[in-house]
Amino acid sequence: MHNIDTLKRILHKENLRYTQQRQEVWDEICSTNEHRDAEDIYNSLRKRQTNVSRATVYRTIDVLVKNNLVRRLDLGDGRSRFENKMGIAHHDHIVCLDCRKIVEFMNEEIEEMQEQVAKEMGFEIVRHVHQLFGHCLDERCPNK
Amino acid sequence: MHNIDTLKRILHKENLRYTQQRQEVWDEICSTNEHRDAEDIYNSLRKRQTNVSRATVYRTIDVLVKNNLVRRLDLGDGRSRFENKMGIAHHDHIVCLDCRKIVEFMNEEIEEMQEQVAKEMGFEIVRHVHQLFGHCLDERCPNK
DNA sequence: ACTTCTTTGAGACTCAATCTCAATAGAGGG
DNA sequence: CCCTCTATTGAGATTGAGTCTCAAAGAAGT
Repeated sequence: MHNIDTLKRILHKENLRYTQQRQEVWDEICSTNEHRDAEDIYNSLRKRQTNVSRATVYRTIDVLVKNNLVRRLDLGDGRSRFENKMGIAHHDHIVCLDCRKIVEFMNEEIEEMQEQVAKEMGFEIVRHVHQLFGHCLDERCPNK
Repeated sequence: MHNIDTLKRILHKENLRYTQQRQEVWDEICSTNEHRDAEDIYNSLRKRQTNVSRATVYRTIDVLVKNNLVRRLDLGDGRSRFENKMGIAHHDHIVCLDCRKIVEFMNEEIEEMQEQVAKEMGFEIVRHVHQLFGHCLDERCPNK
């Protein structure tokens, strides 16, 4: 399975050992496209009888984030969310303040303009955070 | 002084009492345009012999943020920064990863485009976070 | 199988922020 | 000006996400 090789490749590059626990964490993160926090991932692993400690979950996620296999999302509520980034195009997020739904968006013009702005201000951008918070118009959302 | 009336007005609106401590916190926040965290503000107060407890600093800031006198800035490093927002035009931030300098920017086109994007996705935006992280070209910055 | 060095797990620890609750102090009424 | 009624304050306890510690377990090369 290509997920195994991907993981082995980056672990080798980082001079880290390939272990069952690291594979389990990576598999779990690859299993959905939700935006889950470390505790969610830890619980999902336990639910399927896979015992990986919380410390190992955090440590493995750090390696994955550092190597661009996983993206860390900070929505300002005190815990990081994570999403699989393998072969996923860049995007930013819109969050519904009522139902906490997270939707992805991407706009090439905004991306270009922010590059332009940074250049004008004398900066070379490495990464950016662009998040929109508001109310979705979904019928099933509370406050409707 | 108009800062006193501003504070009194919002405290009255919120059915809260006007106290010396709340005034001190608000004065301290108004005294600079830096982006300081709660601990910085707490320490600045102590340095000028004004004893306001940490708890009161946090509680007061919450009221000020809720009433748009102060803006909360979450740069993803685990502590909130605050800036006086009274009569300050909207802007977003660029952060230098080397010297931690924080620079403000504002681009009307980006603002409009994000409104447009949200509309297309079926959202009404309430607030947004737009932060650029990178390297500044300032000579005095480390890594140059 | 042996050795070396990394990784793991359980729980201790950190740090920003929040909560608790007894003591203090606004604010209106008399 | 004092009294009463509440809200506020401060010191320290608590929370919660995330990190650290260190002895035991486990990769990986020989």
